[in-house]
Amino acid sequence: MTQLFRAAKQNRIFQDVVEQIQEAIIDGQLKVGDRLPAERELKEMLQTSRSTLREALRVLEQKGLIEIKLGTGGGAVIKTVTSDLVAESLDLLIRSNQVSLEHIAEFRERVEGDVVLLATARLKKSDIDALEKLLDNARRCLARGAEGVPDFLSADQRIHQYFAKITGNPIYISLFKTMHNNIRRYFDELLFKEESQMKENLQDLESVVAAMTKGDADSASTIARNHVRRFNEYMQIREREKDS
Amino acid sequence: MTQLFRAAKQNRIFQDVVEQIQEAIIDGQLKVGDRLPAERELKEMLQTSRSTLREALRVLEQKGLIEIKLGTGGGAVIKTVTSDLVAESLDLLIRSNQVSLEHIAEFRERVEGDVVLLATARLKKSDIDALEKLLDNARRCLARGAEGVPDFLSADQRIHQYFAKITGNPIYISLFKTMHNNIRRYFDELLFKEESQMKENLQDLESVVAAMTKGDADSASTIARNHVRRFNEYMQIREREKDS
DNA sequence: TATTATAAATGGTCTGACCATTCCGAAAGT
DNA sequence: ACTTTCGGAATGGTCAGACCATTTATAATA
Repeated sequence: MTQLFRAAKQNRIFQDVVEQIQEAIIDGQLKVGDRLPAERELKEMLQTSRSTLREALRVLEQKGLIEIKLGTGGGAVIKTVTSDLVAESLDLLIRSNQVSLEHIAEFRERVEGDVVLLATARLKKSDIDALEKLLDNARRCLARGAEGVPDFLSADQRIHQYFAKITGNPIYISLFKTMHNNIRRYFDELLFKEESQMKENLQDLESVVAAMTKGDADSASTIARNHVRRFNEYMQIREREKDS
Repeated sequence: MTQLFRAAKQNRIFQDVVEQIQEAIIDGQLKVGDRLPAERELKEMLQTSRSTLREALRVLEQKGLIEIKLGTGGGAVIKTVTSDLVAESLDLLIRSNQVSLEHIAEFRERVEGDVVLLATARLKKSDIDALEKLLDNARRCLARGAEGVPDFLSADQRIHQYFAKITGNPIYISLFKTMHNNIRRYFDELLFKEESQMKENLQDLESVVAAMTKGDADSASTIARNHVRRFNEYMQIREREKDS
């Protein structure tokens, strides 16, 4: 830790601090789980003030590079870089550009098919078990009737996101996270409460998982796409109803 | 996960400030180009200290929501949300080895096929003209031999991004933008310089555009996918060569 | 009229203090 | 011994006030 940091200088000092620490992380000098020195110590190393250092820490935290804990033995710990920030920034893009439901729908329909296709090829025994568990959970929510609706939707969402997880591709994982979060937002207004719709939804998912288990990627993909399309059409109908 | 619970860490005042301002932006109370009050004024409105407020501003700045200028008449100005942050976070993922070449490749291959399929269905006369112009440009770069390589790659990139533009779907548009920027940066060293490769590349694009013009969406999509796949395989070979 | 100096507004940095949370060990009780 | 309780120390979070650096507008000056 002695030679890690040099004195900070730049127009904006905190930016220089951010870059130094970020480089140290990317270069591997700081590894996941490592703890940065305490603020009062680190500010000495960087020959800067605590406020400036803290502004740098806020940026690094927002970038998802560190996590900060309180109390004795707390401090800034190097975090595993996840796709969360990609998801969050995509989310911001979607929300501020006012991407329409149709845009999300047409994108999701295609990408969902792609993901199921890939997932089927990479399905492991443990994945099948996990999916069955998730389906069971969804069934139980459904059995609870109207009261179980919010939980059913969460269960549904988890299943879709598990498809992405099976692919092992972080791009799909973060996309799904974002997409479903945004869909959920629409849901809050357009929420369907009809048990028949939910039942149909569950049956689709069961069919997809069944086809995946059989290794029938094409069927799984087609069912998934149709499932999403039907879902989207329903949402759009509800949206038009609401507008009128 | 993200949608179910939010960290109950409302202890942190600056986080609350971030949320307030972010909400105001997303809700449209603050529009692009609007200027936030000066720090010394804003801190009074929020009944907080300047340091806390500034930590919040650092976060908002990092999120790409505001831009800060110095001097009289300076301050925090609401920014148009762009895909820059998505690109930056993707870049972080890539550089920390969370996203591999294969991940990008397999995603791009599929999404490129989807986009060409959609674009063919929505192709207008003006788009055909624009594509022909872009192809002409690419041809001219190719004719210049080795010296024209960087320009050819830019032309290639523009053609791909034009496909996304034709779909009219901002999700595809921003996705292509960040994807191709990242690919470009990621493989700057590996990019092929052989004229034969470039010629093959151009021929692929010409075939895609030809099929699109004929309205043959399936052919266009298939050619596009194969084109991307071949490109990716070539890149992966080059990467292995470089490693050894 | 054009140039230059001055002042004011605003973000950037620094200092030093105090609060809030957490953890660990010492003291107290059993 | 063992457990419980409590206080102190480490650490992040917040605050107030000062001064510096940059930029722009305006007034003074050639």
